[in-house]
Amino acid sequence: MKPSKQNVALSPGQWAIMKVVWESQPCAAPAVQEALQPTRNWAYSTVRTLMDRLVAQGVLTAEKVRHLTLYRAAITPEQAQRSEVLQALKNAFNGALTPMLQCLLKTSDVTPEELAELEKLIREKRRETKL
Amino acid sequence: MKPSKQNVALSPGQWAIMKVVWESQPCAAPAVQEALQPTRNWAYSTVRTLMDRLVAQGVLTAEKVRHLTLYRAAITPEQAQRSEVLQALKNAFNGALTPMLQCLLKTSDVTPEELAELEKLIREKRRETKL
DNA sequence: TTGCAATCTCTACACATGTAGTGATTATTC
DNA sequence: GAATAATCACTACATGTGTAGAGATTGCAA
Repeated sequence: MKPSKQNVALSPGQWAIMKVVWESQPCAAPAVQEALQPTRNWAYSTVRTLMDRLVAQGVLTAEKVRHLTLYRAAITPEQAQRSEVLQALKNAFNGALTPMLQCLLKTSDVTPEELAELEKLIREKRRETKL
Repeated sequence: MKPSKQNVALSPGQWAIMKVVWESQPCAAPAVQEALQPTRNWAYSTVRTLMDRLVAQGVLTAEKVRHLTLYRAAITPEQAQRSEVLQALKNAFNGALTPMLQCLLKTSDVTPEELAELEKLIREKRRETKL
């Protein structure tokens, strides 16, 4: 039994799968395929292969119930997001937070509401840090 | 001649190469290899292969001067960073900025100085947005 | 019980990436 | 000009990822 990893690096295809699983676990491959039909229209065997590979990597777990294989996520969305962010941070910004934030703010359209929310986040963070 | 792409997705190895090139372009493969010696200790042929593949993808350009091949970046660091960030944003957060920021703040240790800087960034952004 | 529908298993192929060896070519120096 | 150093080109192999077909198995329904 592979331990569930902390250092996952999911590919776009894998992200697509995981999002479905997180929303409806435990779930079987055919259901996942169906859910992904609109976006990627993958054959069943494609989905199945991807999922089995995720099991091999310790990102999903598989349990056989009679003929059926039920999959569950072995990591939380938060863990996966964290990995993704850390990876970008390390690869592209040498781990430096501020430049990344700067890039993020410059890059995407931020609504005033979001800006306000961000300020709130920062204030909270500051309060925590002070303790 | 491949056009330089806007939608690059650099792998960690490719990032390593590109960082060196940005710093000392135009440069030849042996120099890049040497510069990377401490971190990755790749053989010359490894570095060379990676660089030629980057040329094939339009991320680097190569120019032959006699026997020597000089490489230059076809994209700026900013473009590459932008791609990386956007990719993470899209993959892991469905494009939603605030959750990503939240994750970023939660995930990494932020110094009070950085917090202050971030607030400044946001204030600036707000000023821009108002115009 | 026979047949269709759902599901599974196995295998395969192309392309990307990490990694490098080997032999050829060019330039330099004695 | 012959030996040496620097550089290159070509080829190769393993692993990961995107993608899927073909055939086997199971379960329900008539």
